[in-house]
Amino acid sequence: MRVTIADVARAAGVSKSTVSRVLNAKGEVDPGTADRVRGIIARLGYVPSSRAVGLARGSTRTVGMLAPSLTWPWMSEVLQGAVDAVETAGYGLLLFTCHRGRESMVQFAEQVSARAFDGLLVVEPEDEIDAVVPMRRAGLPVVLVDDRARHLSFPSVSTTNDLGGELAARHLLALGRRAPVVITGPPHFGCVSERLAGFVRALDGHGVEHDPRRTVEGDFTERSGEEAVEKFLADGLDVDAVFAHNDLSAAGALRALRAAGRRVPEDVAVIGFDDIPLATHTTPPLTTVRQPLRAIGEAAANLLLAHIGGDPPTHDPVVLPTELVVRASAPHP
Amino acid sequence: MRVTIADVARAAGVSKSTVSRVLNAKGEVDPGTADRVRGIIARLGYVPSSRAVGLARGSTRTVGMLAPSLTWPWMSEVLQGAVDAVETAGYGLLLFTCHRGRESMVQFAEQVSARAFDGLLVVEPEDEIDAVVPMRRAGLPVVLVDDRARHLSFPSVSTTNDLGGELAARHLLALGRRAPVVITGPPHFGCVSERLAGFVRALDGHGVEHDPRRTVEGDFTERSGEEAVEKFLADGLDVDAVFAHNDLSAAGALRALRAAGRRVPEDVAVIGFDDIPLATHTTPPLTTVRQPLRAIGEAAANLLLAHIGGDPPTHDPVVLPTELVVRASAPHP
DNA sequence: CTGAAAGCGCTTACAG
DNA sequence: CTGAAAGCGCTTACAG
Repeated sequence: MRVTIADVARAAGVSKSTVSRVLNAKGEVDPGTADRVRGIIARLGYVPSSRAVGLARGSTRTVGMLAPSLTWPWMSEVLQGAVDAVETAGYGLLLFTCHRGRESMVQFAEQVSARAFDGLLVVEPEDEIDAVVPMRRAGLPVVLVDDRARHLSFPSVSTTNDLGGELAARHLLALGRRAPVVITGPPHFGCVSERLAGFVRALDGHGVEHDPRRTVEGDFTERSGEEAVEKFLADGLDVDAVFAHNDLSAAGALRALRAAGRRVPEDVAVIGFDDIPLATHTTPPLTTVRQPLRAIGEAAANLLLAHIGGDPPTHDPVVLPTELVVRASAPHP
Repeated sequence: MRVTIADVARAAGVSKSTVSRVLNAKGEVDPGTADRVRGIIARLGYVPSSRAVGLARGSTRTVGMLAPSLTWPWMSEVLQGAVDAVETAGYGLLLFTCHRGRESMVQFAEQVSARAFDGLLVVEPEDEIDAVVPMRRAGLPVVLVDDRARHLSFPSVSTTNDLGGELAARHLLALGRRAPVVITGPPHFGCVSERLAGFVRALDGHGVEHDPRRTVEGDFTERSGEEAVEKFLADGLDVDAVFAHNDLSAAGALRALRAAGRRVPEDVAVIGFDDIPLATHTTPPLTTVRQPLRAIGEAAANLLLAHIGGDPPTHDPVVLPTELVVRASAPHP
């Protein structure tokens, strides 16, 4: 059998209470006794059972993380950041995805009700947010990685999407481009409207008007980037630049431009968003607005940990900076 | 306060034992009583506390997964496969990485001792395997995603690496290439020696001898692929094909070949290994030996779950098939 | 078919 | 500074 607190107590000739006290550095313990107990603990290789501690203390030292899917190229970095922060705090990370649809959410909800973790990190929820709202109301600490979060009054972390759009526009303007088109993501994402707003505002500031027909709604896939470019060209628009709301659709745009015989960046400059590993491998390599993905995961986890630790939830989102990474698809002026 | 089994028992006018029986479908319960209890459970929205169940039952319905890092491009798929399988079985997945070095492993070991999960999935361990061996000996069910596992007598899942090497060689031979070079990964990986062996054997079978100088050791990074090609060229070897042991180093090889003015595939055909998303985006797109990453994660999780469920551990590795995916870097003959 | 009681392995007032 | 006892919320023999 594994060694329990009772074994330690017996071997040390003290009560379980005392062992517990030295374990948790709680209450006064005679220094001598404490040392002796610590010795026994080390000798026996005793480690408290997390199940028992959890039950007695009413907490699990575990956080949950709910993500739509792990296969989006930016997820790994966010997840790694979260895992690092959570582990550093001595917590565990329980990972869930909504990858199998409705059934996933049902099982996830069970885990929540079963109090399997002390707090929850939710990444870019879509419909799942409807399930998360009541969990929060029921007292579960929740932090969102999402740009719509402020409207939902959840603590959250996001990035300067607005500024990112502005950076893209300024760069294209500096390159002398006056006929840019935009490929957005699904419009219900907060990041989408922000990126667009920043972009259009910067154009405006330079006297370049942005005709709404020069914006097409994509869905963040490569295919949607291709289709958008095909549509722009079929519509007969003159196009000397593309601002895509993520790198995947920018890669699709590059592909479609090449297929149409347009040279990048000579004829058309292209800027993406995210800076995923792929961005260095497209032809030509992609200029993009970098999001600090790792830092986003870390910040979200730390925010949640603080919340669990008793800090009152902040409703102001933690906003991390985006920055322009210049590569060949839209080179330096 | 949250509703407990005692609340349900009281409301139903039965004992906690009976509620527990209907909950777990264990032992005989009068159908009428069972129905009544189920009604109460639904009405009260009762869900058993996973902590309490775990303590009483001695298990957690949680599995651990230990990965070196999440940022290798193939990890996401393996992880997604594992999460899907684990969730489907009603288990949770506790994720750990060795990303922060020694400290990570110490904390991880604590979690193991604390019995935070019922079984462990380990992906491509390097030194960490030394820490895992005693855990297994202490009774923890462990499954490895690793090609060396058979030597360690761990249950494991791997792929037909040997055949993959053979497929690559046959394809290059069919393209008329007789002067291939190989960029391997670190030699302590089982997959590396297998891929090389299969490749060399197929060449041999066609009367093409493989000079050892035509193999260079890489480390699976893009940079190492570049350096390997630079070395081959500097050595004055004639090269009409490259077989890289993963897609990242193949991408590096493509880059170095272009820099050296060699045309791909006309002058040099290139084949990678893995089929990560990047493979479709290199210039030209990469022919590669596909590994069924998602299926690997699923198979490993299911093997572990069966093991936890009491099935005796199988020491024969579960071997999944690799297949050649032909793209422009080494087109159809 | 059902209940009372002990036990899982801790923590935490409460006394002393 | 320390221990006995109750409690966290379940499961599981043991009786009946």
